[in-house]
This record gives sequence, structure tokens and C-alpha cells, in this order.
Amino acid sequence: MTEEGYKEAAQNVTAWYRSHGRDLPWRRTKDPYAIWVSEIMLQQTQVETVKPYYERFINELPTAADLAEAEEQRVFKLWEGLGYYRRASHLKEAAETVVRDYAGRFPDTYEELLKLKGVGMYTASAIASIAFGIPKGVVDGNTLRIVSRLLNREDNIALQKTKNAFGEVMDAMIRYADPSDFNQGMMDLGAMICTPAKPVCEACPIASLCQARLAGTVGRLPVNNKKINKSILEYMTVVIRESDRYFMIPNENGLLQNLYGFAQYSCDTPSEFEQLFYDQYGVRIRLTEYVSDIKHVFTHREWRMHVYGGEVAGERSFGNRTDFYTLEEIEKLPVSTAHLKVLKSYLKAVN
DNA sequence: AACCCGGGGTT
DNA sequence: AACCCAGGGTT
Repeated sequence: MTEEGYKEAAQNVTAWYRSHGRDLPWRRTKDPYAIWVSEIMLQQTQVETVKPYYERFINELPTAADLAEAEEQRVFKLWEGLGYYRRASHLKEAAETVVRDYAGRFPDTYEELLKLKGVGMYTASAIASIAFGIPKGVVDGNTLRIVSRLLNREDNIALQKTKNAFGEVMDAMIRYADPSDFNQGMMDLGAMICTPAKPVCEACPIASLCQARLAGTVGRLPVNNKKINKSILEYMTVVIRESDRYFMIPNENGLLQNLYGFAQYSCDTPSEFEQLFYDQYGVRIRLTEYVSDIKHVFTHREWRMHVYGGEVAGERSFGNRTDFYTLEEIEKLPVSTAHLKVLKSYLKAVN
């Protein structure tokens, strides 16, 4: 593509955005903190999913200082159901950095933004361009797809090499337009017109420049080759009740870190479960009833949970353990979606 | 570069 | 079932 082509594409996308762009909550502000929160939430997460989370989060924690001072569990609760929970802890950690190292004035260069925990090349470019007008092109799923088609390139967009090369194309175009409107225009174009399947080329502001459209290769672009091997895990998952309280414990690491869930082991029989639970927590329990089978699908694995109800055995209660919560208390805990399903199924079965 | 990390939506 | 979504961190 010629320099003149880059210029025309950038100007067309920007003009199209100004008349056809989406009205989104985080586009009604120039506050870098609010834009940052939205960009973190939008990582690998669709716009419609983010909207209610964003509104609630900004309403409850309107400034970086509020987030820095907030209780960690409150932040995870605000993130409950959104997924990729490390984003929440990184967000809080970065807010503390902003307050401590930048005296609360949000970092305003690409390089400084990149230093914040949880802020990678995409997010640094997005904040820099949208909040501060810095001409840095964003590289995300949308822009990789558009550039791939615009230039009719079959480079594998899963490779870092391709992301770097297409990022240079974005930088070449953004010089000719308002950085904020161009970047957001490209993302709206990817979401509304240049979609993965059935793109609406007739409505595209850069259709006349699109090399893939000329070659008839739009449908097979972009090339995205990455292998995914999904594993299936079987669990016995037990809702253990003691009077009006239920045993829940936060995951300490790995999947669903910091989110609360019920006890579960990959074992085959109630007796095995009772022994494993005693070995780990020192409390005798007894499985009392089978409840249901629940399937929960993650991106890279699938849980098949065989749900049971259980009780603390014998006269003694759970003693000095504090891992038992009333339903009212559970409502305030961050709980994984998988185990919210488990609880709902259990309550339906016993009531 | 490969792998890990969620949940929801579409096809 | 496969793929995608305003990706980033770790190894």
C-alpha cells in the first residue's frame, strides 16, 4: 500500500467513526483512569459483557486513589463473573503504583503506561491514543483482521512477528488522523463491518482500498493458526453444610485464583472424598446426597462436576475453622461462575 | 515461542 | 464443537 493509500484509509476510517461509531460508556470521558479500567475489562472480553461491570466499578471506585485504598476482596467481587481474575489484582496493584510513584497523576506516555502491571502493548497504545492523543496504533484482534484483509496478507496473526509488522502499518496510518478517533474507528470497524464471518463490505469505508476484496480472499483471512488442546477434568464437588453455614475456600493459585469455591477432588467415591477432606482440613464430614452433574466449559478445559451435599460429622462443629459461611455472607464473597452454578443446583435440590 | 488464565457469544 | 472477543504475564 502506498503512503497515499495509508492516508486515505486513515481519513476514511476516522470520518466513518465520527458518524457511525458506537456510543459507549467509556467514550463519554477523557479521564485516563476510567479509560484504563475500561481497557483492562475489555481484554478478551466483549463490549456488551463489559458495560455493566464498567458502570458499577467506576461508580464504586471513581478514582485511582479509591481503587488503591479499596479492600482487595471488594475489587474481586466487582470482577466476579468477568473472568481472567488476575486482571483485577493487577489493576489494583497498578493503581497503588500510580498513587505512590506518580502522585496520583496518571502516566501519560506509551513507555510509562507500559510499565504498569497488566498493561501490555495493546492497552498502552489504547490509553495513550484515547486519553492523551498520542499517535500509537493499537494491535488487537480487530486491527489484525482488518490489516490482514486490507493488505491481503496471509501472515499468521498468532505470531508476534506478524503483530509487530501489522503494528507498523497501524502506526503508518494513524499519523494521518486523530489518534483517538482512528484507533476506536478501527475497533468499531472490526466489530461492526469487517467481522470475522460475513463481513459487510458494502458498508465499509475502506472497501475501495481493500486488497483482499479485490482478490476475493476476504473469507479466508486472517490466518490464525494456534493449537488449542482442551482437557476434561472430572471432580466430586461437595457442598458441605454445618447448620446454616457452608464450607467455601479461596483458590490460592492457578485457575480462578482468589475466587471462592466448594471443596472438590478428582476422586471416585464418597468415602474417598471424606478421607481426602479430612487429610486436608482436619474435619470429619459425611456425604449425604447426590445432587446433580454440572458441566462448566473454560477456554482451555472442561470441568465435569459430580455435585453432592455433605455435613460435618458428629457432635463437634467445624471448630476453629472459619471457612463456613451463611448464604448472606456468601453473597459478599467473590465466587467463581462454576461454583455459583453448583450452589444454585444444590439449593434447588434440597429445598 | 509456548503456555496459562474465564466467561459469554456466535456459527 | 470451534472460534472469537479492545490481551498480558510467565517460563
